[in-house]
Amino acid sequence: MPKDSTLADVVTLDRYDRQILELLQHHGRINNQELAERIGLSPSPCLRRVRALEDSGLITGYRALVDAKRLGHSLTALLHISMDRHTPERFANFETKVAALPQVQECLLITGQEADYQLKVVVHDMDDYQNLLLNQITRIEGVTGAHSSFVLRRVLEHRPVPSHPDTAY
Amino acid sequence: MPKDSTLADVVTLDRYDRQILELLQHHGRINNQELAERIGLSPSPCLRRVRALEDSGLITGYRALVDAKRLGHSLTALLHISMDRHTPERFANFETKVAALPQVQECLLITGQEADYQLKVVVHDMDDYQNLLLNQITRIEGVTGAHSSFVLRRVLEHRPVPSHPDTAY
DNA sequence: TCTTTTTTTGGCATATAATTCCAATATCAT
DNA sequence: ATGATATTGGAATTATATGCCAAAAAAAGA
Repeated sequence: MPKDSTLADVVTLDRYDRQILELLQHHGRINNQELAERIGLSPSPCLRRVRALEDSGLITGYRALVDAKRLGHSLTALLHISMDRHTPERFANFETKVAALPQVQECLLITGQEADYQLKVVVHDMDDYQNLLLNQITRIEGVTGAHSSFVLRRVLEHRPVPSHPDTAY
Repeated sequence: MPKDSTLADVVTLDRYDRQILELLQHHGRINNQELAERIGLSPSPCLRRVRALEDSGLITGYRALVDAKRLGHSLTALLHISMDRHTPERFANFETKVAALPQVQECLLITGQEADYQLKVVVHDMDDYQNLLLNQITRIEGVTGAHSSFVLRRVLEHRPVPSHPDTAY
């Protein structure tokens, strides 16, 4: 009989799995042969492990990263949104409306007296930002407040999730 | 003679390039044959375009996404940090120290009276968070304030950067 | 509009990589 | 130590990537 487990169980990983996760988080399109070589395993078990990590849901997908500025999106902003009432309907409606805006890169439901959501948005310039904010976001039902911060510089981004238990302090 | 251009020029893309960017931002590890088929081009020009997008710096890399919770990082927090003085040395030192913390997923220098930096961190639990905050982050020279928000739910994450000009409002 | 020039494509040949299978090895529990 | 279980490595096969070039398309010029 298998040990107690749920679908969302925290998995146990050995050094190979950790190395695979580490490498794929940096080089998501590395080929299996090179991945195998780098972790010190032959290609077939390496590929099996990658598939297992994908099938287990530990690896949830792969993404290409694109330079937003080169695409003409010079301005990135963090938007803190407050809602009037904290009902499921309000939230569901807000989330649907926000999901329809392509400028929204991220939407997090957060704790805090100052805001219920944090959005990360990319736009071409301040005019576009103003339009987005005034004509789209603040018009969503239930939105009572919005506070903007602008990203001056991306110091760190897309860093790998630590694949081993945090070390002691 | 080539037209005026700088390294960071905003590039012009046709529908194929846009489709490639769109698909690779969703399926970063799709193979070239399927990518070609999906955008309606044969494999060789498709691959040439992908390479061109990579070489031009528009595609800056590829990442595997991993489920932080499954790795035991149950708590994600947004940390707003204020600094005492806004000197390059202060900032450089802070950024170096923060880059050495594996729990830090993102660090943005932002505008706003309330904070200079926003960090996104992942930890196992509240105890770990407390340790990180009190023993690591607030001890960095120049840090005068820290305000925490916790991520209750990730509504939207890792969304593709729009690859065509924003539509009119 | 027609012609010339330039760019891009599609298909083929070749090189490289992924995938499957199984015997051999290593690991684990007793 | 011993048997049971899981994992590996290598070979054969299948699939994919890559480089090349003639043909098609697009752009520029007359």
